[in-house]
Formats: sequence, structure tokens, C-alpha cells
Amino acid sequence: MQNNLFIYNSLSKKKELFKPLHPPFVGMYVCGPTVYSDAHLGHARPAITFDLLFRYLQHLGYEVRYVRNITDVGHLENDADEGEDKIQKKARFEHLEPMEVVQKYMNTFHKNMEQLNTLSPSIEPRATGHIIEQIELVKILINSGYAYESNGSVYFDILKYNQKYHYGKLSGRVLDELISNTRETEGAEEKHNSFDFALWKKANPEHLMKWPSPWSIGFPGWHLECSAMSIKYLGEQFDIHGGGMDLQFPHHECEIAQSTAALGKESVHYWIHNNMITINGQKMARSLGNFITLDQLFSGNHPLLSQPFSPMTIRFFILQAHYRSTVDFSNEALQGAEKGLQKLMKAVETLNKLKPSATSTIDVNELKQKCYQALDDDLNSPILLSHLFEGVKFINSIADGSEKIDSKGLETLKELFSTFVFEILGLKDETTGQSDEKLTGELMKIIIDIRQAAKNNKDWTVSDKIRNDLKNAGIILKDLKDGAEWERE
RNA sequence: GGUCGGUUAACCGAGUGGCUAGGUAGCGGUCUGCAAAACCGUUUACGGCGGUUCGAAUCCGCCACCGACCUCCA
Repeated sequence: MQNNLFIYNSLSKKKELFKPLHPPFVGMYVCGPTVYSDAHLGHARPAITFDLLFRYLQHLGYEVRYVRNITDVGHLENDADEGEDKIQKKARFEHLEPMEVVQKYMNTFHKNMEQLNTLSPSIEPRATGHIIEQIELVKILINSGYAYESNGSVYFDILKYNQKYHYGKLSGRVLDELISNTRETEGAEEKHNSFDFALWKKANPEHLMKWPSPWSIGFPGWHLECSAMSIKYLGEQFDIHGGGMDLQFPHHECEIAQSTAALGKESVHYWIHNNMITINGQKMARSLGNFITLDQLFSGNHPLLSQPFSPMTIRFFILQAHYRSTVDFSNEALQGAEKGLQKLMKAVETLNKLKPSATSTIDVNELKQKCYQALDDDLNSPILLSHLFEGVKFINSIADGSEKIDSKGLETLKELFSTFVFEILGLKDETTGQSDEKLTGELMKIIIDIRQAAKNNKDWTVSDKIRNDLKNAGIILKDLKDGAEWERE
């Protein structure tokens, strides 16, 4: 199987030709959400980025196993292996079982992801469903000397690891600097070094989510699940591991260390990271009060939003930026995206009505080549869209009569749009089937107003025609003293 | 303080040592009963200061600002 896809590997910091280990199969693992609150804009970015990659790889003919985890235990409030579990904390606030919290926000996440038209992953494993696998991995790490037990908890020994391997290779951290920058925390310190990270944590008596293990009743460290589950479902070595740039350190760095120490070799061939989202130039954060959930975005129910923005507008907007750039949300920018998307979708409609000519004045094949080149260059969706808009101009010009296309070219153009717009970019036309009931009500109001105007002019021909035609369409109009009402037959 | 990335026109956002990105908005025109759409044309660019070069927005240096992660402080 051939491809010409170059993808930026965060590990080498270069664009590399994508060569799967076992074609036609591709294994891709992407870090999913910790489900302790509503899905927000930040979740949409990796979901759409890796959906695009998933779709494109499938389009190229690969059989992709796309694994995206759900973190439902072990992600603590701060990442220094201290503080409360995020899910447990939420459970305490909402008076729910931790698993109720997980279920609730996992459902919201799935709903939002479907609205954004992202394809479901092939496997969506949960950390709590893989406690045994995680314990087994800890055992291996202890036996090989890369982990140590301390007061019922188990920590990864980074100094030991760094003797043989290179800790910090992904994020560019230098261990000496980490050491010199670290101040010893006071009190009982279970870790040999403060930068060692937890593989297993002993639970306090009041802790809710805990499991038996050889070391204590406790719970797995946050980084461990991804190593355990990626190995389980994708094998000891696999092609792609993705996630947000904010996860590079410490999460992915720790994953590399764990997996490499346990397996004696590198697991992941291509590390791919999407950049972050900002709002009005500021990072999106709860503390800044500019935090927008996807539900709020879709409903417009947020003080920062001037109007609702549809899921496809969000998708289009995210695709209009390259995945490795930050993307800045603002009402103005989103309105621009909304209009642009409309223009694109309208052109697709126009395309379906075009009539071929005997000759062609445009070169569709060249356009098609350029579309593939854009994606092959590190999934450059903004460039792809610019080419598609070139196609939009073609389509409108043909409809206008200023350009011509032959039947073969027309066929290619239709295929091109259906492939790139719908199949690969995953956009869809939202206008059809959208709140038909509401629209019908508004249309009927308009019709009744027109008929009233006709009646006021004693134009009985028009007013009768409206009533009779409506009856033929299955709608009964009932004149009242003031105005009219309608019902279905 | 450390590491990395960024600063492009009204807004978003690509890209590149010399050649139009694209979308949205604005302006002028064609079309149109009016409008919308569409089409044609068009106005504001590459943070600052130096350097390399025949030529830099694109390469190098310094500075400023922004962001991410980390750290420190609280």
C-alpha cells in the first residue's frame, strides 16, 4: 500500500513519511477525556484533529484501529501525585457515586462528539476496566527495577530509567534541570525523588475508588492506564499516539518511560500533538471565566457568545486552522466560519444541478492533486479548504455560464467534493431536517399574513387560492374573527 | 526562571528568499422591479531594531509582546 502522507512527529520534531508497521493495518491511540465535567472546546480540538487523521487514513485504504481511552480514575487535582481524584471530588460535590459522575459526563461527551460528526473510535477503553492490566504492568516495572514500593504506593524511578534511556526526549526536559529546579517538599516523602511519578497510590480510608493490589488497597496512577491499554489493544509497538500538546509533559513523557522500561523498546512510532484553543486571544481556563462548554456553544447560552454556533460551524472553524497552531475563538471569527461553511454547502447543492458541456475550461484533476497534496503535507486542512473554495468558484462560474465543464470533469468534481468535504473533512449539511416543525410554523404564519393582506384588499381570488391549495397540501385553514389558525388534515 | 512555539492586513488564518493563499467583513461594478445569491474588480499585511543578500515578511542576531508546559512565589 502506497501513501505520500508526511506527518509531524513530536518526537523527532520533523515531518516524516508515514510508514505503518504492519500495513494495511494502522494502530492509533489518542488520549481521551477525564470525565468529571462537561465537554468543552478544548475537547473538540483533538477529537476533530484525530477524526480527520482517522478518516484520511481510512480513505487511503488502511484498516485503522483507533483507540481512545476514557479516564475514569486516577487523575488527581494537581499532577504532583497529590490532591483529590478529580472524579471523586465532583462526586462529593454532586452527591453522586463516582461512577455516576463518570457515566453522566461520558454520555455528554459522546453526545457532543456525535454532534461534531466525529466517528466513534474502534475501542474506547476505560481505566477502571483495566485495573488488572495496570497492576501487571506495575509488577513488571518493579521486577525489572524501574519502580519501587514505598508505604503501599509504587513510584517510577526516573533516575534509574535515565541511566539506560533518555527521560525527557519528547518534551525537551533535561533531567539535571528538573533536579536543580526541584525543592524538596517537607514532611513524609514517599518518593525517592520529587519527579518520580506514581504508578500505584495507596488509598486513604475515605477514598471511594479503590482496588486490592499486592501493595495496598489503592488506585492506579494517571499515566499508567494509557501504557497498559495501548499495549493491550495495539500491541507492544504501534504506529500513532496522539493527544493535546498540554499532555506532552508530564503525561506522555511518563508514558514513554513506563512503556520503554517495561518492554525494553519504544512503543510509539509517531507522536502527534494538536495545539490548544484560545478565546479572544486568551487561553481558555476556568479561572479566567472564559470557559465555554460545547453545549453552551451550540445553544448560545454563554455571556461571551453573541449567538449559537452549530456543531458544523465549530468543526469548520477548527479545520480552517492547522492542527499544530493555536486557534483563537471569537464571535467574529465564528460568524466568518459560519458564512464560509454556508458558501461551501451552497456550492455543493449547485454542483448537483450543473449540466455538462461538450468541452471543459477548467482542470479538475489538477485541483484534485492539490487537495491530496494539502492533506499529505501534515494534514494541512486550511490549505485543503482554500483549494476547495477554488472549486467553489469553478462551480459558481459554471452555473453562471462563464466557465464550462465536460461530463467527465463534472463527475470528477462531484466525486472530489463528496470525498474531501464529507468523507474526509467530515462536514455535513445541517440545513436539511433542521427543526422542521419550527420552520413549518413560521412558514404558515407568513402564508396566513399574505392571505390576510389579500382579504383586506378584497382579493378573493388569491385568498381562495391559498386556502384551496393548502387543503390540497393537507392543511386546513380556519378563519376566525381575528386572524386564522391552521391544522393538519 | 526553564523548555518550546508564536507575533501576517478590519476579523480569523495559510504560506514562502523574488511569483494571488483562502474564508469573513469593506468598497466599486455586472446582473436584478427591489433585495439576496453569484460573478468581475479593489483597499488596509507580514511586531521593533540591526545584519546576510542583487533582493527578506521569509535566513541570522538582539529586543518587545503573547501562548503552552514546567518551576518559583503566594
